[in-house]
Amino acid sequence: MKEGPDIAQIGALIGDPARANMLAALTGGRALTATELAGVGGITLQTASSHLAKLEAGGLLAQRKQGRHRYFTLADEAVARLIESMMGFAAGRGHLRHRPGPKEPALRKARICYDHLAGDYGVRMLDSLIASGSIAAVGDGLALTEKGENDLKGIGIDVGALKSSRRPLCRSCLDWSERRAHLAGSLGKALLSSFLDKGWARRTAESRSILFSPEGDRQFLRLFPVEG
Amino acid sequence: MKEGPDIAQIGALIGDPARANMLAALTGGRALTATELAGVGGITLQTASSHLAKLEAGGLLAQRKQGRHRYFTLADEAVARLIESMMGFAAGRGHLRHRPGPKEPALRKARICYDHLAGDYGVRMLDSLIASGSIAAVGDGLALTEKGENDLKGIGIDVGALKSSRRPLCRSCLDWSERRAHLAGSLGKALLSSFLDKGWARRTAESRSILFSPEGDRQFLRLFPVEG
DNA sequence: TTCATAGTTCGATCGTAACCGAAACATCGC
DNA sequence: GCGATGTTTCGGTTACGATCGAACTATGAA
Repeated sequence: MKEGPDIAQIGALIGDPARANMLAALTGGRALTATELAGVGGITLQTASSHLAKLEAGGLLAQRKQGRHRYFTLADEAVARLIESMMGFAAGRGHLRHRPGPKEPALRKARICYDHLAGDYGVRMLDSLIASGSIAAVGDGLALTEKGENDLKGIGIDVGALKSSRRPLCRSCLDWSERRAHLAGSLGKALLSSFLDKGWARRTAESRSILFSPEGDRQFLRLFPVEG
Repeated sequence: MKEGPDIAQIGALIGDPARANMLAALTGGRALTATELAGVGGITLQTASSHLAKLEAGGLLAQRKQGRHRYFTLADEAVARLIESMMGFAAGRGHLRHRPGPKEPALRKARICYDHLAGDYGVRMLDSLIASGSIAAVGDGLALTEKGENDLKGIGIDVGALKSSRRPLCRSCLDWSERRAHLAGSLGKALLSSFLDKGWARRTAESRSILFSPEGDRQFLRLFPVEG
């Protein structure tokens, strides 16, 4: 009766609370050191080291040594998608550690999800792009329209270059705090990058939240209006 | 630092080999008894009972008691999607228990995936529907075209009724054996049901494989041609 | 009623994995 | 070279959970 892929192995890898916390933290897209990850896992450095070795052996993490630090990241986007999808699932069942109250308002307003914008602002951006006809929602998926391609060129996104990569251009990502879709894929990444480059927003040191400057906030809301 | 949904809990639930085997077996869509599940898990009934209780408490399983049997199924489609997505992920990393050789040829040709057709035939059906313009592939997602709606009515699928349900009509499902997409969603389910109703194919007793009759095979291949 | 089958609960055993202290190893700045 | 910081390895403890035998409950059949 044993057939098919071995999901128990990766389930067990994710199943330890300390490891799950580390993976969730790395969903922030930023590379973190072993010491930092020990912090988020609530364990000592030695224990963290052993966990990280297991995660790496299981193919979930990649590490890059740089000087006397060791930076860990998720192995690739597939891992990020897996983690996010499990978060979505868990959130749907009410397996929450904190009730989704108004805590951490900055995190709910705008945060990074691997490499693109999530939270309130992420949802707003996608809604606005769909309303303006820049992105078409068909079934589960998303597609950039010609209008969208032109509009995005206007704000400095080189869509041609993104198209040539083999990573999907548009992807919808369901996030746990909003329970609504926001824009992932290379286009989602490019948009967030452009906001950061323009100085409209910046990442915070120790959290997944994205802080918009007053000016950036104004520009963002102007660029992605929503009716109502 | 503790924020967001608790993925460790469900990871741990899936992380035990016996439980993972049970869940994988239930991906077949058929309700199984505790004794049958003990069999696929390779454990005694007592142990299985304890595992099943945990899975139910975790919201992954639902049970229906019927006479002196207790039938277990996956709690809902979301669970099925989660398991399949983990299988897809694991398969992509080569975490296979069996090398994907030509073993179990019937399983690779046609099998059930929760409630729709997967395997070689599942992939062929979706390819053919796309090639004939019945279904449009846009980005990640799938959408039924007007032509497709008419064509399907011709073979006895009541698309109108499906549309009114809140379950998505078309969904693409990536399966581990082919590594290619096949058709899920209520339409995928309806198509498989119609094949079974027409007597073109039948489910086997103890496996996920679907057996086509010689006549059913002929009809299926005629209905869903592929060039090449 | 009695027997057989299906399943759960209890209790005890056992193995494994998480954990941390201490020490070793590596890299940087001086 | 030296000490300081970051990380891994080793050894030993501990705790949890998977496992199964045995007893118990529930349903159906004779």
